[in-house]
Amino acid sequence: MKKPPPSIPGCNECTNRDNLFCTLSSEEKEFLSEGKGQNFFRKGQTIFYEGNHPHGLYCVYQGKIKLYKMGDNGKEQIVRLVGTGDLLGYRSLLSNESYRATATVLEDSYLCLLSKRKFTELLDTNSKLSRKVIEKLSQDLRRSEQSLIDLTQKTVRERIAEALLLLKAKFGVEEDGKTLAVILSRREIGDFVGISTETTIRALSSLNKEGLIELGGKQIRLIDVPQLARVANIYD
Amino acid sequence: MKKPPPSIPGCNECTNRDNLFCTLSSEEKEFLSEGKGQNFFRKGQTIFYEGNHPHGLYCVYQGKIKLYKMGDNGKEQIVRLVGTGDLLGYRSLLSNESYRATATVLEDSYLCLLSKRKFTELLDTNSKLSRKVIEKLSQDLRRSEQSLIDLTQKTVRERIAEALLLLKAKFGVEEDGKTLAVILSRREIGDFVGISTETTIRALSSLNKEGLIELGGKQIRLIDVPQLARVANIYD
DNA sequence: CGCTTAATTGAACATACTCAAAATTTGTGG
DNA sequence: CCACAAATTTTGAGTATGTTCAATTAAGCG
Repeated sequence: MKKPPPSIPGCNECTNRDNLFCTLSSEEKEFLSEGKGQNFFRKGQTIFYEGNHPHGLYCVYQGKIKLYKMGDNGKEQIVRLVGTGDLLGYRSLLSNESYRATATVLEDSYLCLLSKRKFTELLDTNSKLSRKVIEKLSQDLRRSEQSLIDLTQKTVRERIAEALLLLKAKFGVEEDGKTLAVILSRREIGDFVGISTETTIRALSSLNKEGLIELGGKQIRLIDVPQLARVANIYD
Repeated sequence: MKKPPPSIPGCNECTNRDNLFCTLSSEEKEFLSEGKGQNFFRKGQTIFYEGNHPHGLYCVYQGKIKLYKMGDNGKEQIVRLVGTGDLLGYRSLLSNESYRATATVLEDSYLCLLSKRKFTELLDTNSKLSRKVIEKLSQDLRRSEQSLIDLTQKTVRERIAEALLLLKAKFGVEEDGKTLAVILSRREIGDFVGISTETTIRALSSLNKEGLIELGGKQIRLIDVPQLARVANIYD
């Protein structure tokens, strides 16, 4: 067991920037903040399952989460990774559907649960907010369509290299500037790029042998980022 | 050469329903309609290319269009199919980016080009419209994420069966109730499901031999839809 | 420290791709 | 309407890439 949950501040005091809510006025933030739920999840816990209905909108105060779908054969496909400051569950909420993916916590996380009613109310009255939402969805859509190409047309090696760079961009690195700041199992990395665990391992150890990365347990250090980028993009 | 382009009516007289604009008032439709461009494209012509900047929002008065991305190896991946009544190019417009896909016409099509300024203006003033846009993007995103799973986890056979059903749902069938109302080349079908042309052909002729479909030139007749659905979903 | 889970390796196998060649279809102009 | 050229479809054979399954080693946890 680790540190106890800290208390999460109100939305007005929240230090996470750059999210949808940064354009809200103090009053609006107050309004949204009021009565919000605060949740602590330990690594491995599931926030919601595919098929559940959204109660509200999750906002990640701090943490890392994977959002994945189950294939018919039981294999998982990670469709999005979610980090500090990100929102979670907005797609289903906005289209009034049940969740189409499962959200599981990658490391201990603190989430706020904002009221669905309040959020949609704000959406109706604040055109800047809805504008932001539209932009966010558009970006997600672009990314998803890009993944679509990557998954069908790139080799395992390319996809793994790309995934490592994506993980760096998304979650950053430790103080050494090289070690990825997320811990994913080999299976999870495979689920992310759509390949089997064994193939993932082989691709990683090949990059390791070539000196582009270093593996130490579950830690992955990106040694030669430019070369990784080249591997990720270019065909043999 | 075929029929000459008919004149396209104003948005108020447009018979296409169910699109984003169905909630607009007559005045708003008038506003949007005013000064819109009207374009006719022949089969094979390209409406815009990946990298171009959106001038406005395309609305398909009548026609069929494929939206595809180019992989690094030059292979295409169809990311969306667009038909009568659908909008085209909204994702890029809404996120203020250049087009991330190329739009090419599958059969002679009539498109309206709505002013970007007018559209965004309406978006800011009409919360019902932005709500609709949000729902549409959410649905697109869900579909895209589903494709992601399908492409990585389903076999060629399953994907082909699914694609045929998708094509039926999207573009419908001829009067016989069986013949798909779109003509796609084998390569295009492959580009849609992310497999090579040859493999596409083999999968189709296998379904043909089993009596689930009938092939006649580029025409495809769906004979046993329930069985196709079973093929599309279930693993061996 | 012992146990459970995850990572790794090897080998056989399957699926889909590539390349080349043949057959068909489609488009065009007379 | 026909003939020809071009494009597309189809087929076969060999190959590559990644999967699966089983066995081994290493790591994480109480």
